Amino acid sequence: MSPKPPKKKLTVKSVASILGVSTATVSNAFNRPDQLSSVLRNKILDECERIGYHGPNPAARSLRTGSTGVVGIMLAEKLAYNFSDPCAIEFLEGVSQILDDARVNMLLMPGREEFYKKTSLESIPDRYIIYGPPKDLPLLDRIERQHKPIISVDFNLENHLSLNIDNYGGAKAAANHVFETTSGPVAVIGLRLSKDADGERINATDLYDPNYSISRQRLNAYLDASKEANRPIGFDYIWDTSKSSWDEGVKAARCALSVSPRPTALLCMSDNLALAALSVAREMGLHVPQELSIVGFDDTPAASVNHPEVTTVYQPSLEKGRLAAKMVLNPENYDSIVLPTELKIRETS
Amino acid sequence: MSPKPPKKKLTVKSVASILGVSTATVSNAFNRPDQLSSVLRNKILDECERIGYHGPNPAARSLRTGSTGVVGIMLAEKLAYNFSDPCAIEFLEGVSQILDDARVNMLLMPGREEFYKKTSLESIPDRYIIYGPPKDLPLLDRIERQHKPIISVDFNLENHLSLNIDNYGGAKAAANHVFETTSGPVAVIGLRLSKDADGERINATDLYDPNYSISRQRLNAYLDASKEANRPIGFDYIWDTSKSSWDEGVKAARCALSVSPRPTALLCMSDNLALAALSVAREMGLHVPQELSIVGFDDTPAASVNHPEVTTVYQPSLEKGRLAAKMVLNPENYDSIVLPTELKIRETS
DNA sequence: TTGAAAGCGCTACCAT
DNA sequence: ATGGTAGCGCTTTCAA
Repeated sequence: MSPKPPKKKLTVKSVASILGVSTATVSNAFNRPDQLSSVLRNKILDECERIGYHGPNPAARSLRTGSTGVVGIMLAEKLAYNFSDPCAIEFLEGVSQILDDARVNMLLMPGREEFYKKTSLESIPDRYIIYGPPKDLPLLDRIERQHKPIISVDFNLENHLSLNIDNYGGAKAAANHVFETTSGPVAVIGLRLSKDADGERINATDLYDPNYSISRQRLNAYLDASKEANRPIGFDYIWDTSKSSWDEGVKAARCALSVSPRPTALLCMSDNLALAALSVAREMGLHVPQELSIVGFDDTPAASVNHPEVTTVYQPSLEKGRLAAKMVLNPENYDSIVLPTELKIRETS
Repeated sequence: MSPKPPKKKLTVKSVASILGVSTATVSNAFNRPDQLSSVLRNKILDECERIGYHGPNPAARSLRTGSTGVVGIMLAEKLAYNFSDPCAIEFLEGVSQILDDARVNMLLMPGREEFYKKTSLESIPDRYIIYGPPKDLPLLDRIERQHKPIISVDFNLENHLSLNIDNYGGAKAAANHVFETTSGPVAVIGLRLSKDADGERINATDLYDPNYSISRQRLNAYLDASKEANRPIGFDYIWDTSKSSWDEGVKAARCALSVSPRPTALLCMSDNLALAALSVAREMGLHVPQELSIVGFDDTPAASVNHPEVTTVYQPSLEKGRLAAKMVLNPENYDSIVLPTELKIRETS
């Protein structure tokens, strides 16, 4: 085997005996500065550093105290999925800004039970941020039964604080704008409107519940605006994608722009989808915005860095993350929150 | 206080007594299927589910077994920084693809000791992936002393497996290409070439060590190519940034393009920097690539989605993440690896 | 300010 | 196939 240094294992006990003090004193030096003189405390800390004892074993500590100092961030699906979603990234960045500063650790957790079999991961955190409606209800149930603080983000969870953005308002503003500035048919490129989205037209029967799905809230806003404008959007002008990727966006946009009569505006439920649609328009030789308006959602950096800059609905993803972290650390200081969204009219509409 | 269900606390012990079996049997049901009949095992598992016992307490388990089933991903600096770097994101996505499938949890850890004071976070993982050279050597030291498997990524760590990409080769190809296709001065927009990069010209004295810094490897390749082409790049044509952000890129590019004689090519050490430079060129009315060639590094999605598409050096970030995860799970099956890079000539050169 | 000791929940050894 | 049980490293109470 690998040659390990034959050093004795370091524990409070062995350290205490090396330093000639009691285990309680060593423990207090690390955990309760007020329980001993600062002279002694510093001496102990220095000595520990010197001999290579870097503080109490976390497992033992948390077994003893019953808490871990970890905030769980429960994401939808696999972690990998979230790392490819700019909004999730910004949200996580915001969360980590606050948690880093509070010296609290964040544990990213996939939203599917099958990942938990081995480790009971879900019982590690002391508090939870749940980002997006989990697909796995039994797992959610298990977490709720632990009676730890929970913040739900982008959906509502009974008896817990929630943090949402104004999806309806933002989408309504986008749709109103499009109905004012174009005169032809308007199509929708949706995102996870139903469980089996695949880049095809939607099927009215199996859409998600609007109380649970931000996409449905956005769709409802589009639809309401279309009624008010007296230019109803038929279901044959609504497409659905399962994720906000370039490929899915291209596929859906190609379909949507092949319909006759061709839409003169595309309401896309994310910037990635809008960007993909833009590229399809270019490849089809359509002039944007003269022949085709394209509107996104989220206002990710890519939207404004692009040329032409994409008209979209801003949502404060970073601030959302920061707020979620603050809320989960101090739930008693907060009520549920709905953050505003804002239409950003730029060059694609 | 909140009204909690007055349920007795569930432990192996209480569960065992409820079910009328021994604690060992309950434990075995969860951990060692081969130690009992599958009939009994299933009965126990079902019953546990029913009464709400969701498996052994992880703290107690890991105190007992001495392992946690967690892989630590040690990142440079704060977590937040990494969430804004497309390469880091792709890398993490790759890591999580493998770790998710292996049902192993990943713990993202900031690379600065100050975040560890409270929790001794660094002793939780069983194995480590260290992504990029840590700024905090004492912390690294503490991790190494734990004698757990470590994979170093994008730098070398003595006595441990490392995973690198061919920075020199990729940068050399990029520079050769630029010297072949342009005839004026060539400038460099570097990334973290020295500790106190701030968007200004570099100061030859305090550059990082090439063995430790991928940027220095790239710079050396640029410089070697320039010598071979007999068109040396002076230090007054080399700029440095502290991070791969739009703002820093814009700042550095504005400086670099104001020099007289103006560069006819910009070798940028990331795609973000190249994209920012592109926007500065546009704002200055410079035609790309006729009057100015711009080359990036990394080949992130943004590079090829952009119009014009950015000439850059591809590095397999996703595959790098997947490999790092595989290596850390099975170090005995691997040697240190250098992944190839590849020049992608597109529209900005 | 210190020392002794109980016990957090679990696993794995040994015995049956 | 199952049961009894020591002890993982720690914190905290109590008494000195």
